Amino acid sequence: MQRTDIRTALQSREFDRPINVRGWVRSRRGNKQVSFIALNDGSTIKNIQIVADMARFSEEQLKPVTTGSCISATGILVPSQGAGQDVEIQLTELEVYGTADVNLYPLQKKGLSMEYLRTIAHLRPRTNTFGAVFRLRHHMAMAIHTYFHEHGYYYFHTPLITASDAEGAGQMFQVTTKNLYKLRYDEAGHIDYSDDFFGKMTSLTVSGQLEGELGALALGRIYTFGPTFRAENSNTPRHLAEFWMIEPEVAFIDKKELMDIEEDFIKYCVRWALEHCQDDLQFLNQYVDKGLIDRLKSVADTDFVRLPYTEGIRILKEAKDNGRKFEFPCEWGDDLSSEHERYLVEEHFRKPVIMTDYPRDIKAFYMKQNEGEEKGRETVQGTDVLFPQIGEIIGGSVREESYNKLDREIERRGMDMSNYQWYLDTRRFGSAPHAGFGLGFERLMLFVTGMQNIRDVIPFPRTPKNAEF
RNA sequence: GCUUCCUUAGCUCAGUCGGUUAGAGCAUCUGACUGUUAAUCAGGGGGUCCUAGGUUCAAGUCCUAGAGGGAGCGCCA
Repeated sequence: MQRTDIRTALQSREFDRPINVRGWVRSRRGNKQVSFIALNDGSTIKNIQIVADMARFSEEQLKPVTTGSCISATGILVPSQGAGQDVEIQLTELEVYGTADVNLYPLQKKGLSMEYLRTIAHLRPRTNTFGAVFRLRHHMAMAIHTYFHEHGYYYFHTPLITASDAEGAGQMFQVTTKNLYKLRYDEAGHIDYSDDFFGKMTSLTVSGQLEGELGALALGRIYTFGPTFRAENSNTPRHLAEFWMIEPEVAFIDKKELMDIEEDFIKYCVRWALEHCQDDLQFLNQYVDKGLIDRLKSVADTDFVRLPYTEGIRILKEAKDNGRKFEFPCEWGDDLSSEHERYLVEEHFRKPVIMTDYPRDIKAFYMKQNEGEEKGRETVQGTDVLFPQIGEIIGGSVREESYNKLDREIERRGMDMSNYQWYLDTRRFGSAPHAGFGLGFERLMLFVTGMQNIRDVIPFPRTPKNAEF
């Protein structure tokens, strides 16, 4: 008999007909007369109740049906006699696909910590929480592709292996086929890569942005959506060594249009979750984060604050003058630390903030320079989106399109751009105003799920000292 | 990388000032129960107190080192 998804079965009202469902047993309880099996197949967070009349099934037959086992259950769909569910299946035929030894199966019906579940990441997708998180993860990916597709963007694939380093966006993982115990060195003591696979030093990408700009300056609007790698020794609930990033890049837009896109895009994703993932969000709202759904609704409906850096510094100083204590100083020119960002987002404005026009020296070389500023107070057109709890969810900027300004900035910073002639060529041939941003997919997931640790919104997290599974 | 906290039964955790045989809930096993909803009720079994040293008449408890994990900070998305 053909399998019906539990999600479909639960919505069906075609009573008194045979139906077959297959899935993993969450629990079995009952007495000598009747046994209740809660079955889940991942199609929805909800379980379907299978009722076994013990007049038809022996205790022996039901013995392998334990928490974690996998079964195929055929029976008659009927309205439920009990409270708690509308429909249930009266079991007529049972097949056990795989047993799960109750003394060894690590998942229990209650009380498992996120830290413990991380140590069994191969089994945690079978829990309610991670089922909900990973279904939401799929929906967020679909929302992202749909948003860009509907707005005329092309999905542009940038390389994962690269010889450039996107201007120090982070420490990089090297890629080599060389035997690391038998490296050749040149006269200066540097590793000789000439006989390595690519004939030069290569690494895993820390950003697809520079290549993304090449796409935007040909196709008009592009976005990337792929894995990104940072070899930083970051031990926080907001960092991964391998994470997914979305990087749209758009020709012919200015700073205001860029901010409009950033805000519109995030709201679209949040609304998508509210529309498509109600059951999972309700579960997370109940067991993980009581304020989740309210917060999602409020972000979907509120205008983000747009705050120039200089104004942000003024607000922070004012707070300090009024007695608010900060651990770190915040003079004009300093990079804001998390406590400053959190003050602005969580205490002062109490809503997402797009911070703009940062001091030139704390931002990347490619950001567009503002005109006519006092010496020592030069700013660039960055547009970072700061969220409560999560911090920087988007890092964006208008890109400097003037060849001369970009060239001078590279020289001023003493950067070696021999690997980036191709990038400068975009400014030499048919340069155009353009802008873009990078959104950390897992940080969006943190916000949308209410989970506390980024390691719990990706199936198999990679962090310092952990590449298990 | 820095700071700090944690590690006791399969899981979640308690364990007082260093003092008798290390406890609870859940899970598991046995029994009871005619429809349960994290079922309930009664009973049984279950321990390398993270590891290695040290202090002490006596260490789960104090000290040192190590391992693993969490949080805060830095770096960033």
